[in-house]
Amino acid sequence: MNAQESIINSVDLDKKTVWFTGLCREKGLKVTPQRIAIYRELVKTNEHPSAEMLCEKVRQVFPSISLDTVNRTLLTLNEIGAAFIVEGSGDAKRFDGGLDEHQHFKCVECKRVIDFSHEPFNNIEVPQEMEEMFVVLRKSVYLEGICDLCR
Amino acid sequence: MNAQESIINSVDLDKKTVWFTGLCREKGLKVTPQRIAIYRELVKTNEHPSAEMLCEKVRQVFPSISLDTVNRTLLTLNEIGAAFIVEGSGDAKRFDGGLDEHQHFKCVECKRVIDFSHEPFNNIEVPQEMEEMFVVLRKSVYLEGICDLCR
DNA sequence: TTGACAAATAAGAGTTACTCCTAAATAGTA
DNA sequence: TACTATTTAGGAGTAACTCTTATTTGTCAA
Ligand SMILES: [Mn+2]
Ligand SMILES: [Mn+2]
Ligand SMILES: [Zn+2]
Ligand SMILES: [Zn+2]
Repeated sequence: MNAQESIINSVDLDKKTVWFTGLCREKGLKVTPQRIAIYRELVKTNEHPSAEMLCEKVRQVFPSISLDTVNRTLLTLNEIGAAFIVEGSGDAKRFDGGLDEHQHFKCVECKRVIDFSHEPFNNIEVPQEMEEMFVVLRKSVYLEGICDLCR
Repeated sequence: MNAQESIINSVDLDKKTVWFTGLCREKGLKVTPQRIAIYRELVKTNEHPSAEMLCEKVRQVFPSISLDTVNRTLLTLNEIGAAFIVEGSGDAKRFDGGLDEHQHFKCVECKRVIDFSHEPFNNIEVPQEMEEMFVVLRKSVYLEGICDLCR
């Protein structure tokens, strides 16, 4: 099995789809076939696709979908907590449907985003004065450099 | 003194300018008045300007400079290590001329980037298997949320 | 000091990645 | 089954770069 595809089996995919459907209803959002298709393609991959990349994949199962719908839907997924925008410095937004605590390495050459998980980086403690002054919604450890394929 | 301006005195600014001039020569880059002007405006501020924001400021002292030159120069500063692109998720690139170890909080509402420094976040240790597989050029802890002014 | 010339710049065109607009379609509901 | 607020497709519009080309300039060698 190629590490870049099918990282989830169809049973887990269906479970996640049911969970997502419930989340949509909970948030008062309509459960449209486009939303389901975009969500399913996003959680199926670990390559942190851009809206454009994901649009191409979704079109294989939903040929008439528009890029605008993909963009809008991805922002919605981010807002309701079904996905998030990967941190980085520049370039097109990249999305992630993996909600388990993990970190990212981004190659500055090929722009590939690679998952890793390092226990000390999970749930890092934010200084109290920051928590008092701001609402901290997200905290992350982020690495950047040259990947194995590029160096 | 407003925390958003003049965070550096003219003696330190001149020191940094001399250092930058030397770095340019070391890297075989010409020392042009445009480069100096852009570098000086960047290190003078702690507001992490975008290319557009910085271009407006530089035009106050160098009215004929083009936005393209500002963009190109900022990428050059990033390459030679005189500045870097702030991490974040989306929107226009933001630049930072402060090379002391510190971290960023970005407000998802107003897009303000705020510096902070938390000792345990300085020089975090990257897992050995990451260092073996990739060239890690940069590591950072990044927070996102709602700032004091927006909440 | 003075050329020679590679590097850098200004201005404007071109491209990418969104973001907005509007008419048509549809999921939820009564 | 009918209603209606949401959502969608498709196209236009915009922001943030990125490229092209003619011109200028910093550096270095004579
Ligand atoms: Mn991930
Ligand atoms: Mn900073
Ligand atoms: Zn790479
Ligand atoms: Zn704010």
